[in-house]
Amino acid sequence: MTRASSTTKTYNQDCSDCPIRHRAVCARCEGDELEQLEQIKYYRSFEAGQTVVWAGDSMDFVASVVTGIATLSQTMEDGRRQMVGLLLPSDFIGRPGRETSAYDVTAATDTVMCCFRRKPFEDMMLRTPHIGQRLLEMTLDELDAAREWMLLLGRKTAREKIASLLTIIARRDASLQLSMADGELSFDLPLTREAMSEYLGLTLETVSRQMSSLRKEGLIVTEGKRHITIPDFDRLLEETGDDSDGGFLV
Amino acid sequence: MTRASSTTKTYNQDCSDCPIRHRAVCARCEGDELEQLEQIKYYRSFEAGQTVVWAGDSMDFVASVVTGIATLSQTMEDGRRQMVGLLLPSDFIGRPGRETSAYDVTAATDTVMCCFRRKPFEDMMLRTPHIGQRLLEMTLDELDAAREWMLLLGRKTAREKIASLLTIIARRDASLQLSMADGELSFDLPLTREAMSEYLGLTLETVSRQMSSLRKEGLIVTEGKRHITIPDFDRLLEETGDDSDGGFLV
DNA sequence: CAATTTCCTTGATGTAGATCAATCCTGATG
DNA sequence: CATCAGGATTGATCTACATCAAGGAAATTG
Repeated sequence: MTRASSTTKTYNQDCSDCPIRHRAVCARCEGDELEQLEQIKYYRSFEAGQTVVWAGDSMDFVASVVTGIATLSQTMEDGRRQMVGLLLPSDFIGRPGRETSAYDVTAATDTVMCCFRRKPFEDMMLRTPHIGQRLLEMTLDELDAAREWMLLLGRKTAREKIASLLTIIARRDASLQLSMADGELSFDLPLTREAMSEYLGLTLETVSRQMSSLRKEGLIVTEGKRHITIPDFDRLLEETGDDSDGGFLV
Repeated sequence: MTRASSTTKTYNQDCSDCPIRHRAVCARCEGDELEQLEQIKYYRSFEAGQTVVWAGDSMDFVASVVTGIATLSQTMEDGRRQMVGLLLPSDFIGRPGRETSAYDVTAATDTVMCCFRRKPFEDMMLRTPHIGQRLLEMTLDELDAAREWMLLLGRKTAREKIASLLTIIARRDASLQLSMADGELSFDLPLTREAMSEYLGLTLETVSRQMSSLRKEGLIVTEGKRHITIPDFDRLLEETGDDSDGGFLV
């Protein structure tokens, strides 16, 4: 369906069929500007588990996730790891004006990224205010997400953390694909138990136990290790500890 | 020395002596633009502990902290609270394009804010690209800070959390005031134990115990409840769990 | 200058989640 | 089809931090 699982690098493909257009930087670009973006753009593919860049490595591009899921993580000297970013299709990677990555960037699933060479991209930003505006919007959204995440890390119980993560993934996936019928909803979990534990600030054992517990109570149904069905989304929402206003897709 | 502890509201003061200029939105404004900012600007003062806005309340301004410290917090239904933002002088409050506050905004100390009426400010952003650019820079910095904070919340021990908070405050204060001589360094802690606990995702009892423990080990010296002296900054840094590269002010 | 209030400290005890250690799937490989 | 490897699960035990509870110090008030 898409070129998600291909591993060929492809340069300068036409942007018009590029799935990132609905949200990412080039969404409002036209004519000349699209032309310019084409010049500095190329695609890269990564397999699940592959590292894109390590924290501290130089990074001469910014990028947008096309398909798949990438993560940002920080590592402490003794190996403790915390995920600090979860990037779904259309999310932006990299910081204009920064030459090295501050985080480990990893492909959680097979992933395709649309990269823009950094220097010319920065130049273009100066000439094209709406790219900066778009970036500001996206950054503010990420900041809000980070703050939600901080509440989760600082104050939620293990069970609430798991329930929250499942609803977050379900919601974000929902806008893209996902099968759903009358409140029942299912999707493929794109993270290993270990990645989940890094997201949530838990150990993978605790993640596993809480998943089992939710399964036993019928809040989720699993098929294989990764496919999840949520029979009653609202019931799971009640386990997140969040305000239960807002309907399905807030 | 400044108007920090005054409680009078003052409108349309001259921006030229405004302490926010070194970092905040108007840093690069000139002539006309400064003129326009003057038109939509006013000062507000808050006493320590006072709430600026509650989460969900409408907020018709954006602002910059002039003096004092403000915090952003989230509250769960059952009262669990997590601080998600710590705003020092020159930091920006509010989100262009958002009509209600997503967080509780509280003055941690006596605080003066320089407010801009939101609508005209947004209009001005569209006309004046460098304001947006400035805002993007600041938002990216905040996002980095949030991610550092996530590592703290998700993976650090109580002791590491306390040490980290002390170094964060010391560092940020350092650029503004603070007395320091050969690696010794002292400052007034602008947060109650409770506020510290909300920052760190701990209880205030744990904060108190860890402070006592650092005191007993000579890593910090206290005078009264709030004044802290750090006799050897590097030794405290070692307790944070962070990479110990970078010198004093990285 | 008592009395209150606010903030902080310290102790005793409980518990959620970490740690250590087997075992179990499921799909890949020779 | 036996072996293996990389997840995932589950159990037994430990411990860091939370919770509950009782003071204590310093500022604030009548």
